[in-house]
Amino acid sequence: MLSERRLQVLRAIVQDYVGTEEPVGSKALTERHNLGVSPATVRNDMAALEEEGYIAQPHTSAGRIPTDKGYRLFVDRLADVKPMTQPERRAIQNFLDGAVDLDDVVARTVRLLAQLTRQVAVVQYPSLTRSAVRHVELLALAPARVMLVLITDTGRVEQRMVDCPAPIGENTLADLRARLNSRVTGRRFTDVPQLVQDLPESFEAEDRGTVASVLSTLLETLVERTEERLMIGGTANLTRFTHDFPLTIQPVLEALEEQVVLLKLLGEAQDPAMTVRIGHENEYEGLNSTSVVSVGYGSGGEAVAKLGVVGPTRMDYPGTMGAVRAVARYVGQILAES
Amino acid sequence: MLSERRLQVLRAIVQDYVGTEEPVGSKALTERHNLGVSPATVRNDMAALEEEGYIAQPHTSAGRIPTDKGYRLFVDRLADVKPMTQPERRAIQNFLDGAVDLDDVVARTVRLLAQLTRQVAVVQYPSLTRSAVRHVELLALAPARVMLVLITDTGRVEQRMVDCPAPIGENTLADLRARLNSRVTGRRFTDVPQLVQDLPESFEAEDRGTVASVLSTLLETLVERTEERLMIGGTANLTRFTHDFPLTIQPVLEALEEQVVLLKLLGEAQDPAMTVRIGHENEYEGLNSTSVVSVGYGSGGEAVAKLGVVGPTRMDYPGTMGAVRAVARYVGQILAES
DNA sequence: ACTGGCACTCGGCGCGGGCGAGTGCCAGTC
DNA sequence: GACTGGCACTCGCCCGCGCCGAGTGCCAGT
Repeated sequence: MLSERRLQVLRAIVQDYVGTEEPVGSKALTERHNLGVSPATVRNDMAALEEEGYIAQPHTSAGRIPTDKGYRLFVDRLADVKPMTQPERRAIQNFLDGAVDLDDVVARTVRLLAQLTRQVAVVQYPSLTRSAVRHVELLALAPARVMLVLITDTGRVEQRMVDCPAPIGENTLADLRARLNSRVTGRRFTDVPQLVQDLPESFEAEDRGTVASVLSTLLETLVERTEERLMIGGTANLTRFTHDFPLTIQPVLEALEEQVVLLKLLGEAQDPAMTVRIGHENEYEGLNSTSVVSVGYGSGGEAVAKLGVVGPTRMDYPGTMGAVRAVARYVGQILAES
Repeated sequence: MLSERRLQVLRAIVQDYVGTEEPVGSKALTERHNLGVSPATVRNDMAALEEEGYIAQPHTSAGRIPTDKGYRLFVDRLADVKPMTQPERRAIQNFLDGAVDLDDVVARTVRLLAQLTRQVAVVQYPSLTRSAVRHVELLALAPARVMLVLITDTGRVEQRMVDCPAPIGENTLADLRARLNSRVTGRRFTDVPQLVQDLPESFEAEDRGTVASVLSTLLETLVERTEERLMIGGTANLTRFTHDFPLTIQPVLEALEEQVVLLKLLGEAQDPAMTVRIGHENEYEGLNSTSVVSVGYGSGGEAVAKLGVVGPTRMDYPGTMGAVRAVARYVGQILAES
């Protein structure tokens, strides 16, 4: 159990280290924060904190830096999310309001997050699984070729080609379109499969094959690319990892290239409110010296996707968390409006 | 005018420097290439090449490295595009064949290019200006709200919301859809505006406002986001810029973030066959120590967009050019099929 | 429990010398 | 006249040295 003052000391160490990027010593601490005690006392506290694994020395006779465990304690108990100021909020809203379509919303969100946090931003496209169908459109591009367009309530549009086993008449297509829409419009993706299961039976024998092709393509679209896409930005901010350069930056860039890794990363974050993964808490090895702050966002109350930032473990957690949360909130609003 | 042997020397210098990343001296040159002359002679040639500005010494008493001008000569007169091997071609084709839609084609192309060249890949989405309309779809999502979906012959799908001044009936909408398609299907984007100009007049007065809104949104879509999108990948390869690290990598990352810069970069490249911009030939300052190899690609014979790579001026030009050209060719094929 | 004092550690930095790759020049040869 | 071997010279790189100072741990004193 750590005394109140020791927690204060830890907090001061984290704040100073984040600010200066240099190991912080006992003297500097007492000067910059009025802890009311002498450096010698602080030294004792630091020894105890080190003993417990919250801070460490890079070399003997250097100052201390927080460990992952130290940051964890800081985030959990010593810091509050720093809310955005009023002007900042307005700026966020204005910037996002200019978006013309979903791609644009995501692109703007990425830029915004990267700028606000000066870190690498990651934004997942609204997932399909938790979305609902707004409309399904079928277009005959050729006698035996149909384009399937799926529009979701999050504004996402997916299209697929369907090669039909037999030509399909315009009337049949219209019929199928109508019946399909009456069944699935407004429904959750997860519910769709059983809702359309018996649809082929209600058509003439000669059309059943075609109907089945269309349906199977639809179902594929629903599951296949689920949560698959995302957008990243602000990689130039990685160069501010000034310390040991190529060593840290390379694996991070590689991880960012691997969408699979990123999606898993966001996916792991359970807490819909806000998740912070610090250093080695990230399973992917290349990100062991970074922290990931992520949060869910969604058009309604419910989260349909995640967004977040990746930065050095030595980051301004309260500020970053504030920015991430604020952006998520406004993106949710935008999606709800569109 | 440079003698044949001096050109040989320049070629050897470029090849060695690209291989070793270290300034190359006269002795090493004679050992690795059988030029048939002694180091002393080569030294004289090098002095002449330096005089002409094709090579330079980083410091007195170090080897020589090619200048931008030297690379330019190398690319123009001393090297041939290195064709891909048969297995490589097959691999490219197989990899691209798996794509399910346009996004996927572009994404796969980026990955492929980055892997093949071990550099940063940039792929522009097929441009709208040179595309033709395959289909226009109108969906009533609410009484006075229409979704406009535009499908191009390059497989691109754009969608927009249209807020109508007045509710529009299902019949009117179907009518508009039919007339619109009969006029613009198969037509070039550039021709569309005048083709639809008089369309509102043929509708009842009460619907004209709505028709006009739909049309203006359509026209906006055609011009507004023209050539706007692109995808990049392989940024992790930047870490192989081992030399002077943060200095070179930062501006490059920044340039890559700025889509505008990249689009301008690709746009400048005039020659549809293949353009190589070396070092300071790039107008954007941050890319002064990189080279850009770009080429047009398209579904037919005509180029609808560009793709390319960005790498250090010290790159394997023949190999890179071969890879870029081959990928562009296969992407063109894939687009033509879909 | 806190403080001031003190001896100790060790990374960073600047200095200086040796090493070697590479050069330019020159006199000699085919 | 073109090429070659030889030679003196230049510098950047590397290594070891010693100083400096920030920071520490410990201990005796309040």
